[in-house]
Amino acid sequence: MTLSSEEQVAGRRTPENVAARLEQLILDGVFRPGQLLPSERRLCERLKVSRASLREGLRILRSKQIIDTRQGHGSTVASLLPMHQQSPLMHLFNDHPRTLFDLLEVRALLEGESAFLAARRGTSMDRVVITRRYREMADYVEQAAPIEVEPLARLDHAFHLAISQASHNPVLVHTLQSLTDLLLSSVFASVKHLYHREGPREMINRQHARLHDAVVAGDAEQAKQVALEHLTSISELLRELEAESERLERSAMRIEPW
Amino acid sequence: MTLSSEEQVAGRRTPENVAARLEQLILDGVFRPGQLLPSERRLCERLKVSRASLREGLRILRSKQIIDTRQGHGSTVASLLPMHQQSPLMHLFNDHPRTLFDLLEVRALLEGESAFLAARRGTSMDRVVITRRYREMADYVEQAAPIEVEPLARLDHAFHLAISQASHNPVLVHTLQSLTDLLLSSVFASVKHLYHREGPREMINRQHARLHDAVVAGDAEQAKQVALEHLTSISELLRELEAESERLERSAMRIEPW
DNA sequence: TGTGGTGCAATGGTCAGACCAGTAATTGGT
DNA sequence: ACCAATTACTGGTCTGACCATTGCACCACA
Repeated sequence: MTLSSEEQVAGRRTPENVAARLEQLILDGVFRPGQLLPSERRLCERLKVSRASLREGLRILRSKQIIDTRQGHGSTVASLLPMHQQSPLMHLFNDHPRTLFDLLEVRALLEGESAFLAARRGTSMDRVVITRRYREMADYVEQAAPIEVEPLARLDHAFHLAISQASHNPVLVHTLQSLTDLLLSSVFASVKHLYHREGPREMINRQHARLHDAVVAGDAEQAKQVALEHLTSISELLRELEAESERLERSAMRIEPW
Repeated sequence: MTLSSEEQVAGRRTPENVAARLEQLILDGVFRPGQLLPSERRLCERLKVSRASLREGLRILRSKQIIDTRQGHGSTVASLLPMHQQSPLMHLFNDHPRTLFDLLEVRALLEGESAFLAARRGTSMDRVVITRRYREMADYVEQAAPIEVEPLARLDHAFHLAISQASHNPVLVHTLQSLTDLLLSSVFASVKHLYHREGPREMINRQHARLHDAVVAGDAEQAKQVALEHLTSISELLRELEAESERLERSAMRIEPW
């Protein structure tokens, strides 16, 4: 049998390859720990292999304790891998809110390197995905309808994730992922406010556009620079927001824990 | 479905059971190490299972290194049963050697920033601690007595930890810490070899000295630069070590014990 | 209104038979 | 005696079907 060019890219149709591809997807953060991955029949279509081969592939991952399978339910990614998943850092945040800006500092560093490597190492396929993610986000913002924050945040996240994946460094992807999760879980409310305002939103949009262009153009230095600026301005915007809410709080005499 | 009494004795028709039964047969000496066991089709009849289930069972034994399979030839019982049980994390690194260098790449980035911030933000107290850690390590290396690896590794780690703590960014400290733990747990053996050799050890010592001087002098750019060089050369040394051990493995060839 | 059963659809688990792809011994010709 | 083609194995993959368990939506009953 002859393989189509697309299938050649996808890899050979052997259980080892199936396991490798799935493991890579998990490593890349496409399938996350605890998540229920698609049914065997769906994975067959997606990976272009028979169910028998797919099942042998899953068997490999199962024996490596990477997934857990229950009949009638499905296969879930084991929560063993996630070196950072349940981060002890959460406690830090509860005790010292200032840590937020420390986090943004580290994240800027990683996003910068991520953009740099993406511009340098990204394949044409990577660039297509990045552009697609960018367009999805840009299209959503440009539509006249009232902007919903949650979907936009998801698109935003998908865009940055695509860039980090193009760096082809799974450790970087995971570290970044865990920091982003940490950020969102701690200050999602603030991010919400950021998206709601005209000024910040447009600034973010412009930075996203420049970031996309630099990465796709392969300009590594420029990409890193834009990514750093992006995170820096987000940090500044959050600082302003914080100062403002403090003023409001003081004047309104409100005590609201968040 | 109702199983006949014979099948109840033989066990249920699941791949896990197939693997267990075959393993027992090997343990009982029915199939001996090095021996070619019956073809899959014959085993199907004998174990009363379909070929798909049998193959999944064989897949289990293969992942446990109990058998070895070659297309067009058959499956042979492996020479010795693997009594050593390694951590699932090691598994990941064994199958994806590149991940190690991805990790080092990220760690270099963080160590660089850590040194940079330490030089810029470090208090006089921080510098005192850093210098003390450095001296403890340097003194240990300079003493004539034969160098023990474990204590040295601990002193080394303490030195880097002191620097990261001087950055006054807890997120950076924690992220770096977890990455270092991951590194040591996966390639401690390699690191051991690094310390054991005269050349690499002296290079590392010189870099540590320069790193210490730059941080204490408050030269942020220089500190970052030295930290990056430090991690880069560690990465290169590990690469060389890897290549070398591969050469040794190849030249040693097989000495078959039967 | 709530609650417990019941049916249905989706999931993983197993099966049978066919064909593809490598291996190695056999065979036949030179 | 040698070498190439044949051939009868081996494991590897695919297809489509059916079984067993799960979870959820639905509905009758209290």
